[in-house]
Formats: sequence, structure tokens, C-alpha cells
Amino acid sequence: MTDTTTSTANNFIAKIIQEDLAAGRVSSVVTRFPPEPNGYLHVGHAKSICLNFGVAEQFGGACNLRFDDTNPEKESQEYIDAIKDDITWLGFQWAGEIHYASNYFDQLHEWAVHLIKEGNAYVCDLNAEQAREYRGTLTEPGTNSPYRERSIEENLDLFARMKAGEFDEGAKVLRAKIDMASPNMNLRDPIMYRIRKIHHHQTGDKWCIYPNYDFTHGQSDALEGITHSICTLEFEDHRPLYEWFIENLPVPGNPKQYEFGRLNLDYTVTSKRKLKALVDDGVVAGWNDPRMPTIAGMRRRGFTPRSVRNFCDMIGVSRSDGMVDVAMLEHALRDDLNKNAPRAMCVINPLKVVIENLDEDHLEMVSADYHHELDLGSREMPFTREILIDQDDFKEEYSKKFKKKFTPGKRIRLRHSYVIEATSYEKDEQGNVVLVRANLIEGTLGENPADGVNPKGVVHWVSATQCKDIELRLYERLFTTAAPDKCDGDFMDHVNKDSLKIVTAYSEPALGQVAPESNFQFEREGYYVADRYDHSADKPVFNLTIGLREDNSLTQG
RNA sequence: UGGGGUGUCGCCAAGUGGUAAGGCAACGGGUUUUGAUCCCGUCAUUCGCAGGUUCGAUCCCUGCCACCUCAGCCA
Repeated sequence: MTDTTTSTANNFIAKIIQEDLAAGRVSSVVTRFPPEPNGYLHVGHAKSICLNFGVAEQFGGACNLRFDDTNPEKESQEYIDAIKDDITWLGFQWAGEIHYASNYFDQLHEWAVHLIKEGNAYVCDLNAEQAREYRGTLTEPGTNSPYRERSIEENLDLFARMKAGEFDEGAKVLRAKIDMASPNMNLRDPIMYRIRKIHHHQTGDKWCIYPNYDFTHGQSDALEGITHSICTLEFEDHRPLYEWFIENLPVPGNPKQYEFGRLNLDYTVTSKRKLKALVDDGVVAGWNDPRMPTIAGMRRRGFTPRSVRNFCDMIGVSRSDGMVDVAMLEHALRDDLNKNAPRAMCVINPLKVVIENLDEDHLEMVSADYHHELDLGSREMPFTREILIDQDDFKEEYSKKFKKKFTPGKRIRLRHSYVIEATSYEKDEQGNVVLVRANLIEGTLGENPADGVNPKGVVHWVSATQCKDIELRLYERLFTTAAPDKCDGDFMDHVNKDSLKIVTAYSEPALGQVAPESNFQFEREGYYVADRYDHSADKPVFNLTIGLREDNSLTQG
């Protein structure tokens, strides 16, 4: 994976655009990302964002950000703000001002009247339950509404009175007059307007009737000069309706809808309803909890914008709907972090080592580069008589499995520092090793031992007296099954109860000074990020982004 | 049992009449002051199934099967 990959390598949408451009069907490409502000964006939206913005960028066009805000009941400014942040964080810039479908309410209303005048729309008094009965089923045609043949004059009058607030919510709707017998349910006289006497976050109390998605989306596209309206597969059945409105209205454009398969990730849920439930039920700490597959959650977890975009490039875009292995996301993450994150040392399960041939007050600064390839500078680490290494890096007895580590009489390389040799150790009443005594081998800073007895392994360490206490939030996947959506019972039953563990660890002193959202690889431990909100010099807090890849062939034996 | 889609390696995904790209995963081997990284190698005689057309089909035709999707005054 390289930094030069475009967000839209080769996919069928890009090909269509390329052909449309070549054939002169469009002079330049204009796409749009149209979220409804009723929840936070998740990794599936990231795919759509990369596609829409990416393809516009690829062909020198533009991509609008348009809030599809036709259902004020569930929408709010909080979501609008969060969505803007997420898109910006991902590194995309929408063309011009932000658009709102609600900007077009006046025009939409005018077009609804136009349809009525053309005999293509009517006011229907059927209530929700009756409407359902008249709609028919998947295998049976629907029945015409008894209100279907009202005169144009009566429809105009009734619609005006709906707009004026004369009727209760649910009492009347405006429907397109298409075909109650269509095998496509969307064409069975779909509803265009419903009465909702509630405040809208953008238009205030101006309206008490609101257009729905089908009567809004295509016309909004046309008004904005969208050439390619890209959406997910479940809207495929809506395309005939999308086109019907475009054809029957004097709209200033001719947008075309194309559908692609939405992203499904294993061990993950990506439906606003379920994500909201996780938040509302307190399973996680909020929409931006590091365990959430929301963009805000991934950001807080330590994902970088580039890692998310690279992932979107990797999975491609097609019309088949599959389940992507979360290992691909993890690969994109590790790949970017490996290449770009500075290294540091942190001991999570400390075991004290006393280097007996050093003075009590020995203090020596050893220098270590932050990265082995990138020029990220270096830092000085205090090296003292007492140090901390990981408990797993010392064993009482040598074994094949443990051949590269520290055992009595054996040597180990302290990363970026000297080679030491274990001489003895102490255990507590429970039999745990609590202290190791060792000797430093002179002349081994940056050199192998003069006697030719080289250490087999390298361990990370920190000074026991000069280290910094830091809080580590250790995260695991939120679900215990690969397809929490498709299991029997409630998806909540498959929540991993141990997805968060908080521990205190010991790091080199420099880590207290880093800015929130700084990514690091704690050598031999994993990738961590200074928490976006809770990290401070006084109380450093790091989140486990993801562990290092492990060589399975060596974990056994 | 209606309509609309999709079926190419465990996962994602190119190819679409000339004899199966790539990535992830997995598995071998090498390098390494991170058991990371890096490097090298292995990994579909086969493209949902069955027929047909063709010198030749994953790609064209027919039938079948599986899965997804549509019956909100949600988007």
C-alpha cells in the first residue's frame, strides 16, 4: 500500500464516469455525499465518502455535501456537526457551501403542485393502516385508493390546506399517481408529503408538511447539477421512481442513479439503529467510544485518516454484497502505523531487574531513534541500576519456546541499550518471580559482547526510578461472533463483556509530553494512541489501537 | 409461489469469447538490537449447478439452485 493510491482505483462506477465523460454525456462529474443527520458516520459511510469524493477528485469534478434532512423527528445539529468533522478528518473537502435538502423545500413544494396540476399526484385520506392494506403484497397487486380520482382543483385545495396546517398529522398525505398494480412496490402511488407538525433544525417552524426521501433526493440532485448519484443497493428498486420524478418535473438537470454494495465487516455491526442502541444502553461510552466502528470511534481508537482510506481502496467497489474480513481493516491500520508511527517503550506487566554492577545512583541517558526508517528524530532515555522489563520476558528455566529470552545465566539485549546477563532471582510466597539480579556486560552499547557470546533476544524496558505512570485502555473487539447481525437472538447477546480493560503501565518519561491523538508503537507491545480527550501531561492516557502481528509458528513449541 | 439484484481461492476483487490479475488470510524459508517490519516462495486445470452454441466459454444462450433486497406517512 502506498500513499499514492487514489481512493478509486478501478471500479465499475469510475468506469461509467469515464465513459460518460469520453462520450460527452457529461462535461464534468459532480457527485454528492448525502447523509441524513440522524446518527454518526461509520466505516460503511467511509466507503461511500471515499467513493463519492474520490471519484470526483479522480476525474477533476466536484463532490457536494448534502444533508438529507427531510425527517426532522430524528435529526439534530449534533449529528450535522459530527458528520462535518468526520469528513474533514478523513481529508476530504466538499465543493462550496454545505447543502441541505431542506434548502429546496420551497422548490419541492412548487413541483408537488406541478404534479397535482398535471394529474400526477393526489391527496389521499387513507390512514397508515388502510394504506398498507390498499398497497397489496409482494405477490398481490394493490388497490386504487378511493381518493385517487379527486379533481385537480380539490387536490390543489386540500394540499394547500395541508400546508396551512388545517389537518392533523396522519390525516392526509400527498401521493404520486403511478400504478397500484406495479410489481415494484415503490411505484404503487408512493407518498410524497406527510404532515409533521414539528420543528425542523434548519427551517424552524416554517413547514408542517415534509417531503419524503423519494420526492426529495432526485430533484435535489438535479438542482445541484449532480451527474452521478451514487447510493447503496437497497435503493435499486427506487431508481424507477427516481427517474419518474425527474421525467415528470421541469428539473434543471438529468442525474443518474448508480448503486453499489454496502460494506459489511465481520465482528462489527453497522446499522444506525444498532449503533445507537449500543450507545443508549451504555454498552459503550458514546458514539466515539474507541470500540465503535464509527469514524469518530475509529479516530479515537487511533486509526489514521490514511489507514481508513487505504482500507477503502483495498476492499474495492462492486455490486455484490459480501462480508469483509476485519483482518483487512487491521492490515490497513498496521500498515500505515508501521510506516509512520514513532516508536517508544512502555512496560505493561513489570518485573524489576537490578543491575548489580552499576552504582546505586547510576544515571545514563541512552539515545534512541523514534523510527528505524523515517527521520523522526530521537529521544534520550534514562538508564538506571533498577529497570523494569515485562514479566513474560524472564523465565526460571530455558525452553525451546523461550529460546530467545531471558533465563538465569543467559544474556538479553535491552533495546537501544546494553546487554545484561541474569545471575539470580527472587520469588514471592505464591511462587511468582518478583525480582531478577543481573550484570551489565561492558561495552555493549551499540556493540556485541567482546567475548562473542551474543544475546539471542531483545527486550523492551524502562527505568524503574525514572519512568512515567500512564493509563492504558486495552480494547478488544466488541463482539464475540463474526456475524452479530445474523446470529440467533439479540445482537446484544454477543457483546464481548471484556472489550475494555484499564491498566497502569510504565513508560519512558517523554510520553507524558505528547499531544492527544499522537500515534505510537510501543515496541513489542502494540500500537497506542494518546487519547483525544482524556490524555494530559499530568495524567497520560493511551488507547490500544491494535496489537502487533504475531508469528504464529513461534508461539507454540 | 411477484419484482429487482448478486454468485470467480477461506475473505475482498480484476478479467468477460482464446485458455483465471492483485490484496487480505494461511503456510514454508531468509534478514533483523521490536518473535514487528522487510525479503523470497507456496496457495483456483478452475470461475454456483446442468445442458446448449462455438475450433475454443468464467465470459453467449436455456433451465435450475443459493443468497441479498422491496409490502415506513424512515432514509
